[in-house]
Amino acid sequence: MSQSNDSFEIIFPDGNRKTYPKGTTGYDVAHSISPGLARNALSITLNDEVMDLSRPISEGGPIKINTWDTEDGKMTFWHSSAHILAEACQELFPGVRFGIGPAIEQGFYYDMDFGDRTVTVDDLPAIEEKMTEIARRKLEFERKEIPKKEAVGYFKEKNDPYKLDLLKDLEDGTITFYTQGNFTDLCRGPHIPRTDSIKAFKLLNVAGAYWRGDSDSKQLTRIYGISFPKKSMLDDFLVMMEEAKKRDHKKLGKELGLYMIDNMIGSGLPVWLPNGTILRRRLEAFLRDEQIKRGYQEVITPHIANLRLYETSGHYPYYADSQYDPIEVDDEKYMLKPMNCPHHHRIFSNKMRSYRELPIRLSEFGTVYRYEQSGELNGLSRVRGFTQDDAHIYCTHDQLKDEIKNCIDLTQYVFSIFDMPVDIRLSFRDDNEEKYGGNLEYWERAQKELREVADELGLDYTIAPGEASFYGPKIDFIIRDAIGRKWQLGTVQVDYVMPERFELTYVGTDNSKHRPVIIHRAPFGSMERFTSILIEHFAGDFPVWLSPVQVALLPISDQYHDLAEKYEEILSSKGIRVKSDKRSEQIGAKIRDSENAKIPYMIILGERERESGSVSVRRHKQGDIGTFAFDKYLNILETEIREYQLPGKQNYN
RNA sequence: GCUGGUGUAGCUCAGGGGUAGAGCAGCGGUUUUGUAAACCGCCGGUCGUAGGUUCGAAUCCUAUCACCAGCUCCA
Repeated sequence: MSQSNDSFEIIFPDGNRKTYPKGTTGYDVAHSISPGLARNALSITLNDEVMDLSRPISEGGPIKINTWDTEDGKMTFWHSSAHILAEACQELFPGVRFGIGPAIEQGFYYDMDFGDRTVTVDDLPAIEEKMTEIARRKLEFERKEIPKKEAVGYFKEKNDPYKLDLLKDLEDGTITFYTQGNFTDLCRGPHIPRTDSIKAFKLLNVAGAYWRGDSDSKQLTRIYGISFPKKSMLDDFLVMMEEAKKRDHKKLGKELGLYMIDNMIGSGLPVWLPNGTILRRRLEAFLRDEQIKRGYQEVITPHIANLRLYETSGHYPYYADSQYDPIEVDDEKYMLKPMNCPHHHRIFSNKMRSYRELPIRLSEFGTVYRYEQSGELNGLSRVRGFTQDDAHIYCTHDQLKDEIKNCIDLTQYVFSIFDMPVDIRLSFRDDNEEKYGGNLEYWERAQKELREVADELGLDYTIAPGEASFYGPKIDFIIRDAIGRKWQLGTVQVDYVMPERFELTYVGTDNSKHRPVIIHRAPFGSMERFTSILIEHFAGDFPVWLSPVQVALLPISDQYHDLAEKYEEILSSKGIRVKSDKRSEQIGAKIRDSENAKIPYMIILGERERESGSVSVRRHKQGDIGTFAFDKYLNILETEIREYQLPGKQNYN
């Protein structure tokens, strides 16, 4: 039975090897390690293919046993959950037709056509209940290979046009069905062994989604959900959702008076209120100082420009759909600036440039206007008018790599200040020629250079084909916020196309003209979007250097207003943003209001402070931190601001 | 842009065919206070906008605008 040609060798992640007889299943392999592992196993990954536990293994190779704690395990778990969602809907809404139902990063969804019936969030609890009931039936997921003809026949009889559409693209011999209970689905798999390992479901949302993502085809109803092997995990997840909701920048932005959206001013055109303006100006000043240190020169360019500029750059009509229509003036067409780069290119061309000047680094907090689809607009994070922390570096080819390194270093430094971990992605082109400008040779060169730089810096990175911009490949910085969400922010792009289009030249050592290379880069990307992320990252509890109001002076009664005024004057003269609360309120109320306004420091002033000349200091979210000689407190405060310290990192001893 | 949901006072929300309500905020007064809400009083809305149905519309219908969740898109 255990002859060598009837067996296969499995390589475990720790390098151990073990031989099993043919016909051994993933479950058996897991069980041979430990019964506990077998109990918790959801699927296996063998030779990079994720497979059902129950499937007999026919060839050996590296294996991973996927439990809930692995990415593949979760995917299997959620995919199976999607099938249960489908079965529940089939029971509750006979006649429903099914699109696709995959696992996603956080849970799963199923796209369904409910015919004339409209399914709304109000229906979700009933579906959830049905799903739980189905899970408890302890149904097994059964895999079956089906000839194409039979598969087509099945869905014809079931009258399911979407599955038939999917079948069109599948080859005979590769088609599998999965069945649990009364639900059979066209599905590649894999699935978990039995439905009852799913202990908790939560349906999160209902949304429309086009069949195959094509806005010309029918819109299906997409139900999003998530599921867990333990009820307590669902509870934790729901707490997390609440936390994200509490941090919503639209809510906090309003409460803290950071920005407003006014429909008379215009949808998607955010207005920075005084508090928000302080925050944004601090961010800009922080970056500007850093850029000056690194040899950038700041410029300012107008908000509208002649259409010819964008025709030259190629942005128009490439992005015509997402630009505001040109305005006609004096028989010329002008357009709201959709990007800053062409302006900077003209600055470069403004005079003859020598190799001695290069690299030239032009930076601008440049406001641009793009016509985003109305359904896309969202608070500060997706708007129609926004300011980029843009810069363009014009350099020789020899300087390119060093300049890219500088950009990466700047970006990493910037995000380290906010305690945001950065992941790096190289966004390259794919085979779709129409998406890109410039010749292939330049592209390949640029992609090679980016990769070399990343390697030389020893960066961990992933490569994303098809994510490049139309004029060149880029390095994208994906940051993680305080609650683990990922955001694509900064970018560094190499551009060989624009120098050609704008015929940019510099005079080299050989006294002849050469083309510079351009690097486009923006650490924050958009001040608006970055601010929205920052609000949620800090939950509105900004570091002192960014806080609109840094110190609240709280006199205990109006007998101490003079003391508040004295400190207000001193602190203001030191550049500290300070406010005195001289209302006729009790100290508890003043504290409460300052806490709610998320002011980092509160100074309580009363008789004791008048006599001793010290200050009694309270830190937002921490409470009373003690009494300090005023000079000592001022020193703590100024250090905290100068060093861009994060909240909660102070030691007041 | 598409689908669904929502739009009532500065904010958070209740009311759901008979002609607007609470808390907070604001204002006036009283209180002069020691680490997260003092007390009393007052002001405040043509119920997103425009049509329609009706004796009568915040409420029902239509259109439109905005916002929210997705989809699609993203230099």
